[in-house]
Amino acid sequence: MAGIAGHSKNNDQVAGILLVEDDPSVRTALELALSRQGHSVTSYGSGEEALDHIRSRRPEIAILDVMLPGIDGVEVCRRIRRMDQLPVILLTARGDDLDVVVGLEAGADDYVVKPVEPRVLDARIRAVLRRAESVTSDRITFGDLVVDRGALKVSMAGREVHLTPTELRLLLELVRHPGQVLNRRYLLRAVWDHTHAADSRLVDACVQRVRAKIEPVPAEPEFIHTVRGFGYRFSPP
Amino acid sequence: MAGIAGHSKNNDQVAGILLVEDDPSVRTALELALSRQGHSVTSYGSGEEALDHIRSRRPEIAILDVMLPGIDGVEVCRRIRRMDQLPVILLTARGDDLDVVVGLEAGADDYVVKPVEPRVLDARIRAVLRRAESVTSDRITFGDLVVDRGALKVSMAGREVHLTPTELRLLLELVRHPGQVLNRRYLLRAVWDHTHAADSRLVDACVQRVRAKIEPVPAEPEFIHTVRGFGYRFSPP
DNA sequence: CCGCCATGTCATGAAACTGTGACAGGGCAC
DNA sequence: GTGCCCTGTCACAGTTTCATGACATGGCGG
Repeated sequence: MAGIAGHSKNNDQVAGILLVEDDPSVRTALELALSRQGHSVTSYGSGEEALDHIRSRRPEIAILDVMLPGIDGVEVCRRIRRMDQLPVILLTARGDDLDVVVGLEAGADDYVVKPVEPRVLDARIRAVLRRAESVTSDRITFGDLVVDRGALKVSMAGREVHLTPTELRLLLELVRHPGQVLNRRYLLRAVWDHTHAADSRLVDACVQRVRAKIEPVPAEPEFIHTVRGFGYRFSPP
Repeated sequence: MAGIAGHSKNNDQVAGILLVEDDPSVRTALELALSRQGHSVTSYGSGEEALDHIRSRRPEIAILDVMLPGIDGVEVCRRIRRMDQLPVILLTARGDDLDVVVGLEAGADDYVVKPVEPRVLDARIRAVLRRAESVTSDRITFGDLVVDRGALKVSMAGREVHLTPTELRLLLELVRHPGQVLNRRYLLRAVWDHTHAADSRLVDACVQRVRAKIEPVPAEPEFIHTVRGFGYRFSPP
């Protein structure tokens, strides 16, 4: 059963962080540090790319360097605010008071001065996410696939896909065990009731329907893999 | 942009700030500075007094010095978190990384190192309040829909709509979990008592009534969406 | 007491969803 | 290569679920 009304926010679950930083060395270092803290990070070197990413991939939080080529971080933040409640942390080398005020007025949730200890940044990310939790749902991202377990929404490459209740329960069950092979009997019990014949084509049919909706090329699945003779395995590309 | 630090925020309502700081001179200075920014401030020198104040006077935000006689700021923060969602900013002379992490883990929304420019503190207060607004404030706005939890009033496009008690409880319950799918069983428990059959159409009927009152086109709801097989989801347009 | 309003229940039609079975295609063992 | 078995595909009918409007009940104020 899906985590319907309960707040099953799983804090161990990786967060989708969008990092924007033009200095490659800082960028790599931060990406590494955040990954070590258990976050899943996607990074870009410019604001334009980042805005595209937000529209299509719906990260959980954006960390923006202020000094960027092209659109600067503060402006990216303003544009995010115009379309979204996405939490934003601004990151900068300059700790000028005026910069802080301008950044926060632009709608940022926090303003952090570099260099910053990874664990401090992590703590600040958590604080911001904790507060934003009611607007941000708990979702899991696998490449282009986003599964929102609170809103019961699934989207692929930015487009929301409509899954029927059974399809959704099946996908949620698969997603709950990434990398594991789940056999048909198990899936029958977990997604359907126990009143079904074990040799039914039910699971297969449902898997196909889900694939048709979330796989770019259903014939060559990237997410739901068939393990011949055993069952199915959900694993990110 | 005209004046640099000018207190040009004229259309903001004054916030009820609770300040806790044991050093009298710092306390007076901060109180004065915050008042100048248009906030209404109440201050105390100890955590015990502050906790009493919170229970009785319900401030909008608490600013706590970490080093306090008796219960320290971090502990005050923890106790606040145990009872509600009140936004907290910790203030300290020590900018030790570990302190920051501990403070934020205790549930603080921000952690500011003294000395701090009044306008920076003000900007941080505003940022925290902005983010917390959806959780703490009595009035929530979703596009044309305004739900006032304090006055128990709902208005749509400026016109007040009359909801009956049950309808109002239902809407409030939905609004309390924006974006989340709530199933019928949950709603039955939350809005009605548990004496109803789980398969009752009660929730459906009530949802329709609320839709008829708040949705411009009830047949194509903008706010209360049906999630077939699961329940209903309130989400802003 | 009467009437009004809020609330719960029910019937119905429409729409969406699901299970099923037959068949095609392809992998794997031999 | 051959045959077997596993899996993918599809359409359709039966079932489930939901919106809607009508109706019964019951509380409450006038």
